[in-house]
Amino acid sequence: MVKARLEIQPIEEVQSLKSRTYDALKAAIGAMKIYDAGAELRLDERALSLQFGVSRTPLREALAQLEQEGLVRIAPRRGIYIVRKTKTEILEMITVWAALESMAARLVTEVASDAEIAGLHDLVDIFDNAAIEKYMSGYSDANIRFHAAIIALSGCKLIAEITNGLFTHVRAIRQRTIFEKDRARRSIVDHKEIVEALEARNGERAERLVREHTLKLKQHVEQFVQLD
Amino acid sequence: MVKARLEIQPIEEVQSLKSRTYDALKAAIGAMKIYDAGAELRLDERALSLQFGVSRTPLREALAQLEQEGLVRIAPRRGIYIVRKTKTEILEMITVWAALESMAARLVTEVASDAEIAGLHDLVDIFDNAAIEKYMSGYSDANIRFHAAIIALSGCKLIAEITNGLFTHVRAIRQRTIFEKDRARRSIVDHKEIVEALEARNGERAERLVREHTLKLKQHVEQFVQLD
DNA sequence: TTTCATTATATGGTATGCCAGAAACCACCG
DNA sequence: CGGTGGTTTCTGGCATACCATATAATGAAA
Repeated sequence: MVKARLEIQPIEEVQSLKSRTYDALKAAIGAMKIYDAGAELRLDERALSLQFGVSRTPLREALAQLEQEGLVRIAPRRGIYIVRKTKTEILEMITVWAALESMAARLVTEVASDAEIAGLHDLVDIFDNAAIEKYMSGYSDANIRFHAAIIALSGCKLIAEITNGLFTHVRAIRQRTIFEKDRARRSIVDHKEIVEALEARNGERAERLVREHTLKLKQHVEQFVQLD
Repeated sequence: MVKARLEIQPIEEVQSLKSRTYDALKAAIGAMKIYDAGAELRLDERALSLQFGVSRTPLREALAQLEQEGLVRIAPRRGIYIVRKTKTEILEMITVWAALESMAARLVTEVASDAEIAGLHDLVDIFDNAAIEKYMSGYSDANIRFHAAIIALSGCKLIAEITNGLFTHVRAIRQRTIFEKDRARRSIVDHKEIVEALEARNGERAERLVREHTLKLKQHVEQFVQLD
């Protein structure tokens, strides 16, 4: 006999105003086209306080957190500004990403189950052959999910945390670079090789492939993307 | 004729109470033996406010920053606690460190000058031969400076920033592990090999050596250090 | 004596007011 | 007309009071 039991558990878990304000601000900034010329990069504490309907205290805490994350810069008595990453900083983020994801790939070969690794196929096989152009609009997402999956399978929470922090910054750039047929197609080839190495439990090779794959992005940005 | 001119320029550049409080708190926590049994891990906002002589507002901002860094945990209406890292978390930190520093080593072979690389010798040669036991008390520092130097020479600010954040956590553990003759001695051998690879501009090898060197620490901690 | 409901206290969350400094504005002087 | 010094305004830093809730303390009932 099945024992009757209470189902409810999740609890409402209301977040603090601070964290909700933080999320709202982060989303708002993420939605802005901050790299367009003439974009308004200035934020105003009191105005935001009114717009969000919260007092300045939780707002300031949220802003302080965003500042530490590098999304905004608070200049005492001068204003709060959205940070535009320089090309150098973008390149550094990609470099760090390469280092962490390649390490994650190594870990995957050590700790992930065969089933988990097999699951990566789903993120790659969709874009077989000529299907790339057709689904190109969705490739950016699939691309991101593939990399996120590797990091998740590594089981290393810290790598996930750090790359997640970087992701907010990199996304805008990534979307700018992925829509070039050759990069997408070659990217898929790389992904397939990576999956093969993971399945073969070849840590060294998987690590190297992932690193080189991401360093290609770095090189591409270095050569072709104009930011400053 | 020499033109007479005003010499003063540095300006005082007083830091905000927030950042000074942050530094003071971080130093205070770092000085605590948080891994001793029975250590007081609880912090009190109002008490600290009195001790530091600042109001709760800048103190809270400093605490929020420390929380994001993972040094403390703020439980709403329950208290603020210094975080004791679990063994798993420590291992993850070392893993991330390995990934980042090995990437830094690769970068060093690409961007550092010969003179800069040669400067690493000073941090290694001091502990030649049997001098290890004699200066062992200072080896921990030299060890740390060696790794920091590689990261600095890589020129990647982001790697420096992230590892610096990890360092606070790892230091306590590192001090516990380094005082074992064999580890120190073998560590120095590794360091010399690393310097050689850097001088030879062998990026692949330098990267691999640094990674393996740090993963040795990981393995050591995994096997011999008891935390939980 | 134990248990449970009630009350008191402690603690972090939030709102708000004041302050110092920087920028913008303006009038005055050369 | 240009520049210089003063004044106003705006902005973030800081202090403080109040609030909601978790925990501890208390006491009454069983």
